[in-house]
Amino acid sequence: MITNRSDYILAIAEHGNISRAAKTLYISQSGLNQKLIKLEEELGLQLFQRNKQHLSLTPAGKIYVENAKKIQEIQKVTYAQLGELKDGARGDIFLGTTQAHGIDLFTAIFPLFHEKFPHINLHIQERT
Amino acid sequence: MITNRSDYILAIAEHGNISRAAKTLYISQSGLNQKLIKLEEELGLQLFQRNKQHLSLTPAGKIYVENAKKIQEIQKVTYAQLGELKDGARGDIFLGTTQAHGIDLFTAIFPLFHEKFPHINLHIQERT
DNA sequence: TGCCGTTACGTGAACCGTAACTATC
DNA sequence: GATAGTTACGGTTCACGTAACGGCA
Repeated sequence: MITNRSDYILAIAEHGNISRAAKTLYISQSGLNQKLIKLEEELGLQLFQRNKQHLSLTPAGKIYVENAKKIQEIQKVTYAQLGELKDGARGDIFLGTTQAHGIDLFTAIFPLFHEKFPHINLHIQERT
Repeated sequence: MITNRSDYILAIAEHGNISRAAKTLYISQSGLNQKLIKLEEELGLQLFQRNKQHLSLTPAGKIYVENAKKIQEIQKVTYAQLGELKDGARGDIFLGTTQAHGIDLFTAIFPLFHEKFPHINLHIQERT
């Protein structure tokens, strides 16, 4: 799972609590806090209102979270698409040729093929 | 302008050339190249086909670029929204009060106010 | 030779953890 | 005292630039 900045903020927003969010992300609460502060500084806007009991989203925070969710969704779809593509480039392919020089062709192309699709095993089967 | 990984890849795709893309991004071609290679390693997929003359998108690259554009658009909108919000918290506010102790109220609240909205200048005008 | 991608290498910055401080319950 | 956020400090990792190399017009 690839986590990025948006995920951290979404986790905080979800829990309304840096400490608990940090636990779910398997990072220190200090580190997560630093991330939040740094992002707010970069944006020049507070994303969370620090209350006594918990953190609540500011208007800016709501905008950020709303869009972060959209981005997260797109990323999810993207990785799914790429994952399929990667799995597709994995497996075995059996080739049959009736011509003797088919093997020559194969041996000429194989290095290039293997370079591009290292996870596909090509099997040549000559039939006389 | 905040640039992220997606922007780098989009620039390469646009120019079909790392060197030129690097110039438009004001970074070294070496650094941009390193970014691309690292991303491809993380994904486990090549995004660009290295041809003699130029770089062209692989199927995986096309998927990535397509989604990167969507994300870029969302980010653009997000920053625009946040920018408006930030500008809204900037300017001058003139307050008038007819009661003498209005000033006391003001002086009590002002520090908190200024902490949250440092870019708004509050002007108090007492009328007798 | 010039332009391209790639790699080696070093340095400055960024990340992020532990620990300590403060405030609230 | 328990739990919260914040800050200090430090070590490690990472980013990214310069320089050098190899392939191709």
